[in-house]
Formats: sequence, structure tokens, C-alpha cells
Amino acid sequence: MIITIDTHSGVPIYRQALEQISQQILLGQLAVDEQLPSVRDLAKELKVNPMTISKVYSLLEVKGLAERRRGVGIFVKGTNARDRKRARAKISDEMIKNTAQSCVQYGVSEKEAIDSFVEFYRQYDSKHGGSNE
Amino acid sequence: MIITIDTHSGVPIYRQALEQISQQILLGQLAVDEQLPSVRDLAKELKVNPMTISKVYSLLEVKGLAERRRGVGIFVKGTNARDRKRARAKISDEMIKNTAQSCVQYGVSEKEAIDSFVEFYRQYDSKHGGSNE
DNA sequence: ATCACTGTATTACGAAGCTAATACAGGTGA
DNA sequence: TCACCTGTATTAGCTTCGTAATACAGTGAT
Repeated sequence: MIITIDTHSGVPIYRQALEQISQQILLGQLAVDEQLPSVRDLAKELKVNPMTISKVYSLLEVKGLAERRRGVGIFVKGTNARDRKRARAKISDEMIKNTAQSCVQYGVSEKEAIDSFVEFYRQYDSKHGGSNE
Repeated sequence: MIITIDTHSGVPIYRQALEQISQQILLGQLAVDEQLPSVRDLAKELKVNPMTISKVYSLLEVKGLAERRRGVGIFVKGTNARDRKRARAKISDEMIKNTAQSCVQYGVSEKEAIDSFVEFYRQYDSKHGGSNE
């Protein structure tokens, strides 16, 4: 598993790790039932305290993305592709909702907003080389 | 000026006040060159410390929305309707950009995203009774 | 000059957030 | 049982954030 921590970004370590692992699970880049690195291993790799990773794994479980078994390890929770897709859509949908609200509030017209959205979307999409399920 | 502080929301007082005043300026609900309440008056009204308000005003100045004159007061900065509109658009645009990125990343198609956006937009718009410039 | 208003710099303190040290607890296989 | 792996509860230290108390400083009218 590849995780990159930027200690100068101001974003807490545990959040960076959580974000990246969550994303890898939701994008299906980690196999279902695959065992994640042990708390100590990942901690060593990222040069942080094991408890920090334990916290990450704990939150991962709260989000329903993994399952911890004390004494054994932590495993990617069994979800099918459809569930993962739904979960991803939910995250985006929440953002879309807030954006729509802001646009209405600040008088950005529906058309303007959509035009702007399309422009950004295509811009990211071309960089992305998308390998989504 | 009407400001509402919810001390139970978890959102810091100064942020709530900053947000609301900024919005009122950007929406043109406060006249250009209008004097805002004095630090002490607003503090009294909101039942907080004057320094908290001073901080809000200071940030308001940083954002270019107001101008402080020591010993005199703080005034809404002279901007024309076009500048305000541009400022509002900038805020929304930033959100649109992030949303677009998230959609690409999580495999939400352009069409799905736009459909969802339109739905939310119209929903808010109907409640809004928009009186934007 | 003085008074009454304006905003402000300094300082402090409580709360919350993040990380780490330590010691503990569950699981598995020799 | 014992060794060695797994995760975890507790505690503590550090930092940042939000707010407040106090005392100070600029402005303008009398």
C-alpha cells in the first residue's frame, strides 16, 4: 500500500492517511478481505507512532470500510462494486449539494455554474486517465 | 446589522460573524461607506468580548471588504456592484472546482453530476426568492 | 486640554486537537 | 506454555485555537 504523508501541509497525519486509504478502498484498488499492513509496520513506514495508525484504522472501521480483528489484523470490508460506487457518489453528491446552495445564495446562475463545472471537469478528466470501475 | 450567533454549533463566534458580515457586504445589503457598529457595541449586542469583534473586523479588512480607521470606526469598502459580483462568483467557482475534481476522481459522470446539481439548485432557488443584484 | 468615542496590542487562560510513550490484551502456532 | 505476532486503552505533552481582561493609542468635538 502506498501512502504519502506531507508533514508540512498542516493537514494532520491521521487525516492524510485516512483519506488516502479510504480512497483506495472506494476505488477498488485494495481487494476485498485484503489485510492492511499492521499498525506497527505502517507506523514504521510512515515514521509515526503506532497509535496514530491505530486511530486511522479505528476511523476506517467507523466509516464501514474495514474490519479490525484484535490480535489478527485489519481487513478491507467485503463490499461489492455497487456499494463502493454508491459510497463514492454520496461523497460527490454532498459536495454538489453545498455548491448548488452557494451558487443560489451568491447569485451565480444555473448556466454559469454548469459551464464552469464542465470546464473544470474536463480539465481534471483529461489528466486523470480514469481507471474507475 | 443583524447577526445571529449560535454558541452551540461548534463554529467559532468570530467565524460566524465574519461569514455573515462578509455575505451582507457581498450581497450589497450594506451600503458602501456605511459604518459598521463599533467594536464595543457589536460585542455588547452579541455578548462577547470586544477583542473578538476586533478580530472579525481585522479579517474583514484582510479580505478587502472593509476599511478600519483607528479612532473613527470601520466602513464598508467602496466596491462597485461588478466587483462584488465577481467576488461572489469567485467563492462559488472555488467550490465548483473542488466538486468537479471530486467527481472525476470518484467516477461520477459529467451528466450525473450536472443532473444532481440542477436538482439541488432548483430546490434551493425556489426557497430563495432571490434578490441578488 | 479634556472628554468620549473609536480601534488595538499584549497577555493569559481554558479547551481541543494531534501525537507519542507506555503498558496492556487478544490470537495463533510451535 | 511460550514466543511473537496482532490491536488498544491510558496518559501525558505539546501545540493551536478561541476568547477574554487589561491597558494602551488615535480622532474629533467642546
